[in-house]
Amino acid sequence: MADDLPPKEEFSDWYNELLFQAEIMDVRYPAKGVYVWFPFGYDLRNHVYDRLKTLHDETGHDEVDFPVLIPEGILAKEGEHIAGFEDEVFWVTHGGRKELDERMALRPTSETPMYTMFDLWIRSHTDLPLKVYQVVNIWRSETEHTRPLIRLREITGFKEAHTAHASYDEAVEQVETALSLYEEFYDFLGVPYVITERPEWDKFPGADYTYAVDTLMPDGKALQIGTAHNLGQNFSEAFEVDFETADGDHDHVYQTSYGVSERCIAAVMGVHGDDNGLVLPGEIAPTQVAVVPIPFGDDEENAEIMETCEEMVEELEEAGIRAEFDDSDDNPGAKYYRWELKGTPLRAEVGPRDLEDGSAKLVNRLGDESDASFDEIVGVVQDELDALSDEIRTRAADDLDASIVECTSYDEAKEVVGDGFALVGWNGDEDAGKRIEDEVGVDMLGEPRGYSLDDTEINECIQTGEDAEKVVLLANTY
RNA sequence: GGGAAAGUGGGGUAGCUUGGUAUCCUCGCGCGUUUGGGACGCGUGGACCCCGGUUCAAAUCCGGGCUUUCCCA
Repeated sequence: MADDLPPKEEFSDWYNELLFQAEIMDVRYPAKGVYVWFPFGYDLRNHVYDRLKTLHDETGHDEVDFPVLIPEGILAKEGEHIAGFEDEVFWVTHGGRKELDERMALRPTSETPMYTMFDLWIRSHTDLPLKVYQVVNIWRSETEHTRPLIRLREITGFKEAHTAHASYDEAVEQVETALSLYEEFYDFLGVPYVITERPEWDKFPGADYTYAVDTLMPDGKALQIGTAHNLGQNFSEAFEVDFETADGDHDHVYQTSYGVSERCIAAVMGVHGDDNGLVLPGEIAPTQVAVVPIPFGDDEENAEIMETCEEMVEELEEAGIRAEFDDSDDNPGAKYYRWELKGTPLRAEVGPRDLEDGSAKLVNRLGDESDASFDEIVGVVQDELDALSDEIRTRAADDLDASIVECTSYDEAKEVVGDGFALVGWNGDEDAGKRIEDEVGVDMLGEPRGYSLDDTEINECIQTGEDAEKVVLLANTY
């Protein structure tokens, strides 16, 4: 027996073991909060990020790459921003043995270096809107307990987009565009989400307002998997990013920024995975079909089986399907377990019986079987991949829907946040809001899109008993 | 922010109280027999987190560090 995976109910153990056993990340690098991507994990990551990048490319964003080092003077230009990050910035203080004249930060995020250059790039309204993005590593000195993909000191896959516009309305609209881009991205991954406007005390340092995308992990905690900020003119004033308007006046640009990190991979693991390992939609699975020979015949028959497998893989690959022929020495059963651990959507078995029938036995990651005649293998595989993606997508969406529960008392809310989101009434007052967080012992995510007071049975603020201004989600968070 | 536990071959562990030859499972490699849900035989490879202290002798005792995991705020 190979190493057993703990059951998914023991989420922490399951998660850590799965990262290692499925060869996503190696956590054995000897420094806190920094981890190593295995080849398989990086392959998975690339399929996910290819889609994310394409979505940006298709919506008018240009890809750029800014330096990881930020001179202190630049990082400190916007007051709220530096105040929000100064406790977790890593500093480079020396070049060799010589102390630097000005220390430099390892970027915790790239607003400040980018807007330094925006000042040079933007002169006229014809330069607007400017929309760029990059996928880079960023650094934050997390003191709390770090976790691969989720809470890191080096975030290796930070997709950050930054835009500049000629009017506030355009910036507002851009935030909406960003959110629908993230909706499309997470729909693609089959990861269900709620979008909320973060309360005033939890918005991005330097933003006018912040929207966040959250999903629910199996341990009942919300995982923030995307944010979008309207920065207004807060940064453009500090960085003097101004432009000449169409009628000859001057104005500071209106800005937005929005980001997604490798937490999106953690979400895929947590949302879809099961006791046997990863469950991946075909769109992102490094291997979409594993072809497993069952050499259980005589020599001549076995040779034919191997040949059939090879031809099948070749045919699938020609059709653009990522297929792999598993001709390793293990028994078929051992191969099944390994491919399931890695979330492979489909496997095709070819043995004596199948040769006789002229078809392969297809088994999807959820255990559903079907037959595919050798003649029609490509079409059937394509259909089965699509069907599986639909199925796990629907399953996940239903789970999330079921986990959002209206609550009108603290007792109810406390019980609900053990494994989901509590939806409660709030009068909109900050003191009352923080009090709600303390009483339930959770974070207020904010008002969720798609829910309004009128659609609920909720009328009163859970804290004050006054008329509620809005409904908000409460949850334990990562 | 506060507390607890733990670091032994690639992975999981026994040994530590009472200092002296490091256990078992898994894994890797070679050869052979196997193969419809985690095969078997034979051979073989591989470890005491780091620094310092005590001692004839340290995986074991003491101090410091690093790392990890868990719990509470």
